[in-house]
Amino acid sequence: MEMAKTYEPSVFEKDLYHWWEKEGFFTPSVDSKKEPFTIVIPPPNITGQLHMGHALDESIQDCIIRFKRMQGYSALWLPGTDHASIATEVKIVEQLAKEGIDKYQLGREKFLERAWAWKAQYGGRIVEQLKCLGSSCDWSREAFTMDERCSKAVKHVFVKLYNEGLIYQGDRIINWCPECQTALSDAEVDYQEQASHFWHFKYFTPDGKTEVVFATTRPETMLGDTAIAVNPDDERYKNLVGKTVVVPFVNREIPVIADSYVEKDFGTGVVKITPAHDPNDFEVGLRHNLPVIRVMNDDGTMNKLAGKDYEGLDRYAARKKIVAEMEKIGQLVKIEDYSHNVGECYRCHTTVEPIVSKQWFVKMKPLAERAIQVVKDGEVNFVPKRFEKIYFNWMENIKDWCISRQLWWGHRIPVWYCQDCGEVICQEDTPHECPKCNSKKLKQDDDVLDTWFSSALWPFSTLGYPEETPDFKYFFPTNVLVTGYDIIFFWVARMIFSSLHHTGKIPFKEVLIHGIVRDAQGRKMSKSLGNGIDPLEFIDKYGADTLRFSLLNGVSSGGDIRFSADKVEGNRNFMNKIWNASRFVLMNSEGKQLVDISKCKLSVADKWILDKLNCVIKEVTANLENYELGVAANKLYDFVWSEFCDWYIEFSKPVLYGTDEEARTVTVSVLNYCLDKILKLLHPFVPFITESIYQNMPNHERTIMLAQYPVFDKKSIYKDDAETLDLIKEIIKSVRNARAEYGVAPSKRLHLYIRPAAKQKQIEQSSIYIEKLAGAEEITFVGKDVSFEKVVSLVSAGGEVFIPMGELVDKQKEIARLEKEAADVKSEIARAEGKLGNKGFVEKAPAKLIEQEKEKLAKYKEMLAKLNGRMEELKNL
RNA sequence: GGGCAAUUAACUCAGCUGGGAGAGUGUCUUCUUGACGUGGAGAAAGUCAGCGGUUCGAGUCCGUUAUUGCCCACCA
Repeated sequence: MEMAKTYEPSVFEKDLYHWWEKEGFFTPSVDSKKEPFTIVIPPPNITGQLHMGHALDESIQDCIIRFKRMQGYSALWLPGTDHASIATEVKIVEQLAKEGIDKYQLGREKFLERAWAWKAQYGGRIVEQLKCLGSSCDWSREAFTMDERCSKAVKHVFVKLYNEGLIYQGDRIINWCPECQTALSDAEVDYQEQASHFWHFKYFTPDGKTEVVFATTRPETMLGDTAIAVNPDDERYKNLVGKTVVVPFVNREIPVIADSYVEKDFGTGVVKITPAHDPNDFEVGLRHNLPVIRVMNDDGTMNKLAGKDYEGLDRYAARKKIVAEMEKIGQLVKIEDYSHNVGECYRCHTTVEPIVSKQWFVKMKPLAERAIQVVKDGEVNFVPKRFEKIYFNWMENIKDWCISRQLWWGHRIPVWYCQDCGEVICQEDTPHECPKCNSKKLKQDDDVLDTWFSSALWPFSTLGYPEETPDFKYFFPTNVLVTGYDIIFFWVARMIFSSLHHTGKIPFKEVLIHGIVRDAQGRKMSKSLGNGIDPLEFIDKYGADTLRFSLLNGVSSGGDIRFSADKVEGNRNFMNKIWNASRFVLMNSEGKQLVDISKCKLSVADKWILDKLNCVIKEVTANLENYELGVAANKLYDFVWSEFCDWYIEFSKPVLYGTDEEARTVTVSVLNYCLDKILKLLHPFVPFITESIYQNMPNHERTIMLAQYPVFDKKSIYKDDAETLDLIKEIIKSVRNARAEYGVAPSKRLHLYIRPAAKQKQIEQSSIYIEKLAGAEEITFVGKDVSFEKVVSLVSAGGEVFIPMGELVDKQKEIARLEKEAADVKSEIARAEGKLGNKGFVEKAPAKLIEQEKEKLAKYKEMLAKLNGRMEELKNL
């Protein structure tokens, strides 16, 4: 098949993907003869559209899984999606609002119908988008957090924890989102600095004789105050403790208490205590047995307990009114400007309200212990390691996890209440009657679970847990989890403790953390900034391979990456380079019978490229095994472009365009050999272009996807000849350099006189390379005793080259040039001599290093002697 | 308040366990040789943030300062 002249990815990417999928290449089998390698995808939300963050995450995973597959593992990349309870519900509520429908009017059942319909319509969208990237996921095992299998695991785990006493229900301070009208976990609250005020108020003792001044940032909560607190050691207020003060408007008499929570030096040293609306106050309230008076409704308005002047007012309106009224009655002391952090809902960005509420919690302390231990023991490794600290910090200070949500879309809590006797029934299947009183009047808990509750089970629920399925037994624990640092708490930590507790095993051996994709200026890509790049549009324009390579080339674990147009162009050009180099090889292979290169006489250049190839195989394999994808991509880029294309292909041309048939066959064979390895090395990074070209190769296997990844040959048998060619390269480079410096047209053929520094015989045999690549019409190898007059003389590590240039040579200019070169060499000599003259170095440095340094010194001294000699000759002319 | 990272060429970043400063982009010169002008060849360009220490030797290890970014905590 003829290859097109330019690289046009849109022509083949889609077809190849369909073919791979249809052939079942993505689907591994449970095969006891093979070792498994498993990755579970961080399930994208069904509300999601593919963005650059996904593209990065998926590219990394696909690169790893393709590498492992080619290494012969039974490699499973298990895909799926997340129902994303709150995020999806928010979307559907919005959609309903556009139709003028209220969620509560619609009712739970109808609402869920809408949600499922929504899932059916949009849930598959992101999956299709993943395919555009080339993700080699096993779609036959695709999961969804609310499918039957995952739901079963969720119920099983809930009941298990409940029976173990690790899930409990209680009235606690939780973060409440008045917009979404649900509780949130601590992790779901984002803090933003906001400019606000610090209101100083005063309360009086009932007799009106004594006042106490305090400051607050939330005046409206004073209606729920049940105490005033001071520090026990605060002399200023000692005589106040035990007295009472009156909360205006509600006319409640509340005690002044002493608690060490209060800091003497902050504000006035007096704190109003509102147990129902502040986590710290709640704790103080418990210690002092204070009443808990909740003055707010779920929607953020004030309730009856706030008094009839405030009932029904929005919290901010109430705040305004309180301040005004306090001023009126002379109890407003002053207002300071104050900037502080305010928590907001991570989904709708409404300011959350700490509120006392009855919720379900997971007891974290017992679960956290082992989760910390496995990371400490290195059973689970974070890459890079520094993220372990973040993990420990969180795990060690963890509070109980609020898991109930007042939402409808999600896993409904498997708890039923008997309407007659009040029995609480927690079980996996829906009960038909109360086990205690046989009543049939049972009502299921209205709440659903935190979306992260099901995500926490993902690595094992998707593989069949709690059943001991063949997949679960074979593919679990998984090998590596790839994700961004932004969800370590939400997800990674919870998977670790969940897996340990429920399966008794770690969920994965390694956690590969990456950063986020930023724009060219280093800004986060966001909708509001409008600086996001749509990966799909991008793929249309440049192809998936360019996108993948742009994300992978230069990615370092844990770091953010910048995505700039420049970089992209460069990588697209690289694809084009691969394409055209391949075209060159294939065009020259037409009609040729390839030979086994291990059995024929190879040229110096052949051996050189094979040696370099062998080195790059070793390094890239090691990098990939250590998940250093960015480094590996970079090395391949360099090898393919600089060594294979710029040098080897050029070396091959004199042979290919020559007349020696046998040599041509060998060179074509080496070209094919290298290209085959190059495509395989690159395949995990850029699957489409490599497969597309591979299918045009002579003697190719069915698919490159399942071909063996190149293996390093320890023998390195071509080292010596490779060194010869390095000398030749030096000679060529020095001639090219001189041509540019003297402005000699490339078309001008030169007569070169060469005195190689070493390996003269081998270099003479390979003079054809110098001839072609340095533009020589004739080459004469000379010995030591020859001297020249009107020449430019070049001294390099490869040896000396003399170029007669007739009148072109300006004597003074040439001397000046040689001076400059001599200066460089002299500084090298000075460096080496300094080192070798240093007693400490000679005594303590490794012998090998000293030897190398001596060799360098000798080499430079020789070069300097040549340069000096040449300058003498010129001066005497 | 606590923690983490970054600081290397004009720009974006590599530089693994200490042993002669690298790449890409951009800039400048130059080249229509039969893979590729999305290309080839060549060049200029860096007190490796500052200071101190360890070492025969520090971009690399330690301490410290500065600047920037991020995370956690949330004293009302």
